[in-house]
Amino acid sequence: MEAEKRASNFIEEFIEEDLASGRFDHVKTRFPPEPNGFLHIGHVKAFSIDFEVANKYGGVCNLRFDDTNPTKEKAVFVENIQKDIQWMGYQWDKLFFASDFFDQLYDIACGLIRKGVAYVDDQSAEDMRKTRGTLTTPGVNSPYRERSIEENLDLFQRMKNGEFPDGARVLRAKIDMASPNVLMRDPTIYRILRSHHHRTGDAWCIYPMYDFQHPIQDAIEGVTHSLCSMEYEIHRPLYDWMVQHAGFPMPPRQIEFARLNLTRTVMSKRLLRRLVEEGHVSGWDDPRMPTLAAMRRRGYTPAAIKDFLSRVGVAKADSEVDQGLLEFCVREDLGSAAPRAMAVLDPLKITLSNWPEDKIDELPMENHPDHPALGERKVRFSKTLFIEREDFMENPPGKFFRLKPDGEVRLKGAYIIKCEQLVKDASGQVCELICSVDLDSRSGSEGSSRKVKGTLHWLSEADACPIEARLYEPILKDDTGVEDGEAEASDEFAEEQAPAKDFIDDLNPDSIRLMKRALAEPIIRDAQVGATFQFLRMGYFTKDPDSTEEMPVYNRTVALKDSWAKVATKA
RNA sequence: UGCCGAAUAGUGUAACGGUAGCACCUACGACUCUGACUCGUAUUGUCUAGGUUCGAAUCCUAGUUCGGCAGCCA
Repeated sequence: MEAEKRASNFIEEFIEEDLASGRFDHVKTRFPPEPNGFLHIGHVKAFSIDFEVANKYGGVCNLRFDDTNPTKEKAVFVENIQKDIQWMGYQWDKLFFASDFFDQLYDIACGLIRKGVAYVDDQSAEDMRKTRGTLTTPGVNSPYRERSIEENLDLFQRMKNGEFPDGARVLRAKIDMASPNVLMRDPTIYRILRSHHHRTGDAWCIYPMYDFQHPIQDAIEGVTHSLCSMEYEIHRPLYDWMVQHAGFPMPPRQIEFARLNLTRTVMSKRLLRRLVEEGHVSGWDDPRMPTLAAMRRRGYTPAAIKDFLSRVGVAKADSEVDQGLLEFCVREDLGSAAPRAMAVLDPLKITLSNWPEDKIDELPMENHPDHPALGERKVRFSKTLFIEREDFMENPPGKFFRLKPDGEVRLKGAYIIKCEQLVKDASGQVCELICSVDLDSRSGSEGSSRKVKGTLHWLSEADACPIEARLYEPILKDDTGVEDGEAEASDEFAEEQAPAKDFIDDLNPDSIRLMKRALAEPIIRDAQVGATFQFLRMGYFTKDPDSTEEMPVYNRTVALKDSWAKVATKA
């Protein structure tokens, strides 16, 4: 339908223009990660756009690994990136590796030399930097710029043959050393680099640079729309130059959009790698990380992530999206799907004074309030129970609907109890409550119509299974913003360019909280790894791979919205 | 002080010369055997200054602020 086809952002508008003008008669995109780390939610935005746009216009999207820098790349990253994309529900058309095209790229580079638009430069990296000029002053031509085509061809071949040491020479595009766009000042397109490549091994000692490989590769694949983030906008003239001088008749169109930033987290591979390597997190899939692997482990769903991305939209302006929006989307998706069950994270013992010692009641409990089809399960009720420690206060502020001395609450799906007596330990802390039960108040019974304000989740001793629960907070402290600017920069280079402050200082010391004495229903204990429940009143939890037979481990995916917490904090 | 971009409620994003809307957040209220969910109500916005026009977030001019660019990284 017409409405279905209408552009929903500026990228799609451009594409529709191109389709209408006849510049292209189809759409082909590509997602081109470098396999040097795990994908994070920012990458998901990128490849979602690539895939969604292609799908919308009946085209396809390739997955291409831009593996042109063997010093940083690993096969393990290649595997995980594919897994992540598929987990999100996308399927690429062709799978390519830039390294599969090294021969072809080499030939095209030779073609550039023959055309007189590329040359071998013998200057050192330092001299090249000096002669490049600055942002406000033009550069000067290399003394090697006017070498003959024959000499360039010979030298380039000898570079390839390994006759020169690393760094001795580079191949450069001959463009304009005085260009106001520094990237156009004879950019390097091949360097000598002896490093074992995860796919080509030691077959090559020269590797193409991004500004050469990327546009050429797009053109080879027949990409029509090369979508990328804003920092490449300034590369576009170079992109177009390469495609044109390499002689491709149907140049792809590069379109840039703003990358995703989230509050209270970091979103660059460089910083994420530091977190992993310095041991601030347990790995790339530590549930506090913004990586897809971590989100999957934590219990985020592809549907929630897609919903989030669609709410964020696509634009060119820099922005930082509140992590709360992502959490909202996760709650919304899980809310209708996740079965409910009870777990007590920080147990407080309750003894019922008027409940017979050995009596056990089996109570029916709904698995989901909105979906009766999900059925019921039996929960046991006995003389000894546990409630959440924070659900009792000895001296509560006003509007506290939970248990307090002489107060009454309903235990969800069971009885109304009244707090009669406190038991304190040697340090004066309340360690047990003696309560009476209103025997007529059992849920569903005739006497159950009596209303009390609070309803608590609970567990009987008969049902309580030990589990470990892990609660998470954002990885950065509140009110700090980490400058993420030199996003993909290498460590060495970034240190020179931006020593600045160390983001490690902004790490949130409370980003993880382990509840090692938590208790849960048997259904929680017995679930499969990856299963998700709503622990009543406590949030959504997903079973972690760290779980053992003896000790199930649950990650809190996201807490429930808690309007009481806000009141309590303010008071 | 060069070049390339971007500025719309607290946040994100629409409006393509014709009533500035949507979502999240926030506040209040209703409902509630999850202080959840759901429902209702409300607050808050076009970077600045000029100009064109019957009419400007949109077009023009001049500013301001923010981001990116000087790897043999991608």
